[in-house]
Amino acid sequence: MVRSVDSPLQTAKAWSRSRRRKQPPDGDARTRILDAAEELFAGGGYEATPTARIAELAGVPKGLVFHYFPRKIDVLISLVDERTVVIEEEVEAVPGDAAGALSRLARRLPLHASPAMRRILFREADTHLSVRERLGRLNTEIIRRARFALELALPGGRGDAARLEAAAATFAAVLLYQESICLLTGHHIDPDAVAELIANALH
Amino acid sequence: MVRSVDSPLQTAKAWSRSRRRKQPPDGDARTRILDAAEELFAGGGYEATPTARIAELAGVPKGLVFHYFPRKIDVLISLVDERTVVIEEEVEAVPGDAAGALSRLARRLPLHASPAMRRILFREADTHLSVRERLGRLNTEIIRRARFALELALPGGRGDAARLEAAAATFAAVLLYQESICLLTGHHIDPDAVAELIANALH
Amino acid sequence: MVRSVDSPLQTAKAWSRSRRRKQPPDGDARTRILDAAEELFAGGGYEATPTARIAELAGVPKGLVFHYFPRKIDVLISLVDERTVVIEEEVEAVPGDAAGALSRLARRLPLHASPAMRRILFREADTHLSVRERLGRLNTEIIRRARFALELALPGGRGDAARLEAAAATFAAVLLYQESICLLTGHHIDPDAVAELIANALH
Amino acid sequence: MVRSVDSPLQTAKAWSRSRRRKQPPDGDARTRILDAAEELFAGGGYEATPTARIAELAGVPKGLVFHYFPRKIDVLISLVDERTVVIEEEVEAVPGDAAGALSRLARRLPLHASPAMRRILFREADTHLSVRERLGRLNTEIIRRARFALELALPGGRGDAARLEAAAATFAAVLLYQESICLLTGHHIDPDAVAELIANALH
DNA sequence: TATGAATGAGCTTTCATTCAT
DNA sequence: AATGAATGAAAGCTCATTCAT
Repeated sequence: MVRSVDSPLQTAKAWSRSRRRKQPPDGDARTRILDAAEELFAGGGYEATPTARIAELAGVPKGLVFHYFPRKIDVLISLVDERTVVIEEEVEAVPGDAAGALSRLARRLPLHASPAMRRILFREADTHLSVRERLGRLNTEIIRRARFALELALPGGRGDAARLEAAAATFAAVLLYQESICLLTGHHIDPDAVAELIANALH
Repeated sequence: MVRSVDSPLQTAKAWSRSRRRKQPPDGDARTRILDAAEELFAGGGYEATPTARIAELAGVPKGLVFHYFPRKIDVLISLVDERTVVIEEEVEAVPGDAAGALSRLARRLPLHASPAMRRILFREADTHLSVRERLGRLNTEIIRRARFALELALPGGRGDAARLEAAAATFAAVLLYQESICLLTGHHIDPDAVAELIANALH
Repeated sequence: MVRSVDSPLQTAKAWSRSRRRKQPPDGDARTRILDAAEELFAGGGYEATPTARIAELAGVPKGLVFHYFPRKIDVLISLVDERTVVIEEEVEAVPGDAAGALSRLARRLPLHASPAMRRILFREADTHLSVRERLGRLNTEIIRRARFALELALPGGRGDAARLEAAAATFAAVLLYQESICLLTGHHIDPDAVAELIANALH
Repeated sequence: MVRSVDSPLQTAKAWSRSRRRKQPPDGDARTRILDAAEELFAGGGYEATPTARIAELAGVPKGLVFHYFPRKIDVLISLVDERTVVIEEEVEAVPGDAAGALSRLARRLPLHASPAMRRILFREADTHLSVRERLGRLNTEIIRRARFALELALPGGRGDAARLEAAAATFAAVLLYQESICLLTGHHIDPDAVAELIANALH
């Protein structure tokens, strides 16, 4: 296994550290508003978060929120637009090592987003189309990559298409809801173990 | 695999049909309020549902909602208390057929709840402790059963404990979030295929 | 000073003891409702006391309150009607001892009412005519008796009418608001001392 | 006795006239809200006054009341905080004329407050701590001044401490509840007559 | 760009009162 | 007489949004 300094999934701390380096310490008003909204939406949910509290946490006057984001929903939309990126690119895969490929996928989700943004993505997907769409793209991309990794790793006709699809979808489900499950039920899942399990299943 | 008369998961229609038989067509006011809340909470979420709309849909005056449920949150709590039951009982398992046992588990979740209540359970778990606790119990129970089924099916020292745990947790994750994933991303997962996959993985 | 078993003003405890003797231990529903209302009105005020809490404290169903008292205000009116009696009778006075006569008046207010009812009488007088009227009668009666006592005690033309009137009114004010002042400001006033003071003033 | 330009107690009209001079005719919204609340609380009592009526009388939208005063009770608290001042300062006293000193005290209560605010202070003291505390301070201050005036006026060991205390407390009681008694029972008390009475009593 | 007062619709909740049983 | 479900007007309060400065 490739030595990895990072823990399998970037922690909240690591994330904010990496962003701090690129941004001015305080950020401009707009950034601070989005920062505040990110924290509050992740914590209590979009509906339960008044714009006034966003402004308060951001340290800006209430009116300024509506200067940058005409409607409250625009804060959420901008957050998802600007702070979650589904990376839909071709990946090079090493043939032969399915488990390793899946593990690598787990460690580097094709999603550029903070843990808070991941919560928001999952939690608000029900009610807001643009969020749902982004989540759908992420799911599709994970499945695509998992399928690709498994196809490459497993020579030829061995695994039939249906099984491969189920394996990829299962892995995607685990990756997507791993954090939620942990947060909600306290039950940790080790993606590496699942990767190995699934690779095994297709032999 | 045994052909099943039931569809893998009971549909919303089947559920309400089965309950209708046992209850008077209209039900008393309290029941109608809970019915309405179930529908609306599942549809738009707890926060976005005004009590007035619950009353309206239930065909009762606004005040009556608060006669039965002093606070709005009590409607949700009662709903979860009374309409979701996690079945925590011993199950007999047939040795040898891991995939079949998992499939059966998928077909009969140890949860007595309508599809709407399942949505509510998953969606509102973030914000309300009692809901989260119920979801946690469900997750634990599914894992327990899945582990039991796999242990029994797989003779002796073959699968080590960690792999077995990962397999059980993976299956639970898929079962729990299958409906959500489908609803949110449009991606169907066939629990039977996952069952077979996982059983395979442990050989 | 005449030996007195009673403390200058009957305390709350003494009052309820004396009433208990005359009434069945629990009382009928109507009585229990009035008991509860007396306690609650004295504690939090009429406006701030919901009828539901009266019923609850009385241990009767909510509907029964309205069976006996068609409107909420009727509870207050009945309370004042039945549980405060201004004793408007002739009193024999001993000539010569003005201070003693006033002290006796202080010790036996021409008012038959529990401490709680006295609070209610003073507190709700602003807003409810029937209460105000009762309080007015009490004030008038105290002044009448004080004037009578002072007239008798003080021979002839010595004190002019105006001074006598002021003395009587002052004594009435002290008696009426003594409890309130104590409750609100924590400042105790000794009616006996005031009696002596006023008697002195007219010599 | 010095003829006084002021009437013994400032009337409501005189009060508002004197304030009008210093303030713009309409005042800002917050002021108008407090003005309206002052009038309504004095008239019908705090509990019986809906915030909507305050807004209506103030000519501002309902929401603005809560912009300035997050809770209804904050209107009352602000009113008492800002519009009643207990003047706790040293007073110069002229030796020898006890009655005059008390009369002067009656004419200039150590309280800066409109007649309406005085009603509120006395009426709402029961239920709200901050109001009660203010009333307590006023009572203490009146007693302190009355005692001071009497001590100075009466040479040496003549009046013992207890009698002096009773006299001061009596005078305070009369001053405090004079208006209430008049309003409730229709019985006027002339503070000047009481002042003379009490001064007399200590000779 | 920045500010916070202003606005009013709509929310949860309270409550006196009615009424069928 | 006794009961508690039913009713709806009105209360306190929230909040997204507007707007003058």
